[in-house]
Amino acid sequence: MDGSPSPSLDLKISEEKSDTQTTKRRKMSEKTVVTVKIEANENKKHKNEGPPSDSWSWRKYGQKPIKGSPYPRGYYRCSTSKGCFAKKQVERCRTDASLLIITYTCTHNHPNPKELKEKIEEEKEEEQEEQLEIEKQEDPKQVEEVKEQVYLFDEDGASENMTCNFHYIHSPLRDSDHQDIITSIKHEDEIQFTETLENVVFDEKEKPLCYPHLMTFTTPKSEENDFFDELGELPTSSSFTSFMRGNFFEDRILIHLS
DNA sequence: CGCGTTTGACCCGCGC
DNA sequence: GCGCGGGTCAAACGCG
Repeated sequence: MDGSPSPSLDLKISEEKSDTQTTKRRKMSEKTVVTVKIEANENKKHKNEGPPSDSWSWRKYGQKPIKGSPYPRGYYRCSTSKGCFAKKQVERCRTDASLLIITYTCTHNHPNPKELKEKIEEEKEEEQEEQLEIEKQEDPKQVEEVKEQVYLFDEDGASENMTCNFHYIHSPLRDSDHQDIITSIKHEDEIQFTETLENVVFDEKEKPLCYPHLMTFTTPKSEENDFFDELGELPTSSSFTSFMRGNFFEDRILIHLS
């Protein structure tokens, strides 16, 4: 529809201040708009328009038909935290059904639960290494074995054996934390989904993603795709989800529709 | 039973 | 002031 010949996802993000001078109360709230271009979606049988799922959980509280658009707009509210005012609207572009427009309003007043998990995981890895250092002084031979398993954990988070290895290497003192770690392991589906992202191609001409603050979000690992974990048909990019996580609280994003 | 979705009604900003 | 349209509420319903 937009003339894009490649069957690739075309995610476009740009930034613009919303003119609050001429707007009234209702329009004053900060908005973060993201468009996601989805192609080859017709074969997907389930919820093409389902609630985009990021690391927060959203609860749908309304849906309205939009004048001039054949597609309704869904209204979602953050249900991760009770006092959180974060909202988002999900609608399809009236001219291009493959274009999903997600408008985020307000900010989360609580940390990203998934991010927290990742942080905890990182901290634990660090602690493990520290403990290895300590144990190394006591039993160098055993430590070598354990160290190898730690390496497996880092390299192949999806390995089922890793869970066992993890238990093995995990300090008994932290036994109550096992579940957190284990549940943070990415499922095979997620891994595959991550791989599909290699096909993601950004529009090099418009390079809206070149905004430094958008590009500098740290996305150290392959954890970047959870935003669309449940959507599946809404693949996205690392920079995009990084943005969603990292800069969510500050910036407004205005999208230039192609 | 708890949580999420659906959906009609209601509220309110905005343009005329 | 009135009507339109977008946004929200809340009861009913569904699902795991």
